[in-house]
Amino acid sequence: MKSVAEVSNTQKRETASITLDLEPFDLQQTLDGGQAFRWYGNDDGSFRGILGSHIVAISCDGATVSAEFAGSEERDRVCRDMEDYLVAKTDVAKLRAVLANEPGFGSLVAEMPLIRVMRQDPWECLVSFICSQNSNIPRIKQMVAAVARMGWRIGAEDWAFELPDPKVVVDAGEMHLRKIGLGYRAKHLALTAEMLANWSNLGELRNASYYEAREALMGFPGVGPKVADCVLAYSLDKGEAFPVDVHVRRAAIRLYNLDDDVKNDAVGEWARDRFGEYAAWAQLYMFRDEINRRINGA
DNA sequence: GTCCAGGGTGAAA
DNA sequence: TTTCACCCTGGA
Repeated sequence: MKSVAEVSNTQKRETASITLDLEPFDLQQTLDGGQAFRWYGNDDGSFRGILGSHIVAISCDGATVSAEFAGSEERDRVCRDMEDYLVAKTDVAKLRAVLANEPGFGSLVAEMPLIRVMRQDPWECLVSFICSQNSNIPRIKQMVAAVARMGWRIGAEDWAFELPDPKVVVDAGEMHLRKIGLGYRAKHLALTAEMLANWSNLGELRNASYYEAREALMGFPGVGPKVADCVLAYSLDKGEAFPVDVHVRRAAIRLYNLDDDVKNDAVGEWARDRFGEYAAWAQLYMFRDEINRRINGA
């Protein structure tokens, strides 16, 4: 663990700037559109947030995406972590070929900067989506930040903390989690953290099949089909995961004439059949399409 | 100030 | 299989 002295030393380090090897994408919709909850927008369109134990600023000048962080000696590692986080190796051409002609959102895929599916830390992702139920993005961000505050401070901002390990959450206890605003989700997170404290590594589920990993995740309190699919899609490399929430459900019914009373699990199966390994990407776009309609008063 | 929906889950009917 | 309570915050 870092000592406080080491942390303050970190803040004085020189900043490094790196150019990321991926085409410009929609920073706002990707970083702050509901799949991750630890990025904060600046007035100039750039974002600041947490990547593991680093505060990173990410920006796009139209042609290139770049990231800045403190600690130039860790340049290579952060660059690698950042590209991994953004899944820079995704075959964008193939993705576009699969989704560009879909009704409703196809033109967004074809003509606009991409909304990317990212590859988050599984524990952070699990915490985030246990908090997400019956909540909205501002509130989820608030809850995740509150949990993070139990971890190590790595910067001056009120969100600049390294997310604590499950053990720390267990020691804090359900009552503390309630006090910091998680409501009835406090019980779910406390119990899940307890199970995880004795679990070797959530990331192992990346090696399991989609269905095996899904079943394992749903064994955690507070994790149903929707939360499991979010964690699978956004942190465990399961592109065939298709989280079905009320918005995506509406979009699927509207765009593809599914039955009004179709079961959510059936919507997921339908999506896997249609989109294959790009179901998770399609889900982000269908969610966005539905929200856009709502905003535009359609 | 009030009202309501908000990227569901778990328990009980 | 279906219904309902659950915490509480942001936005109308």
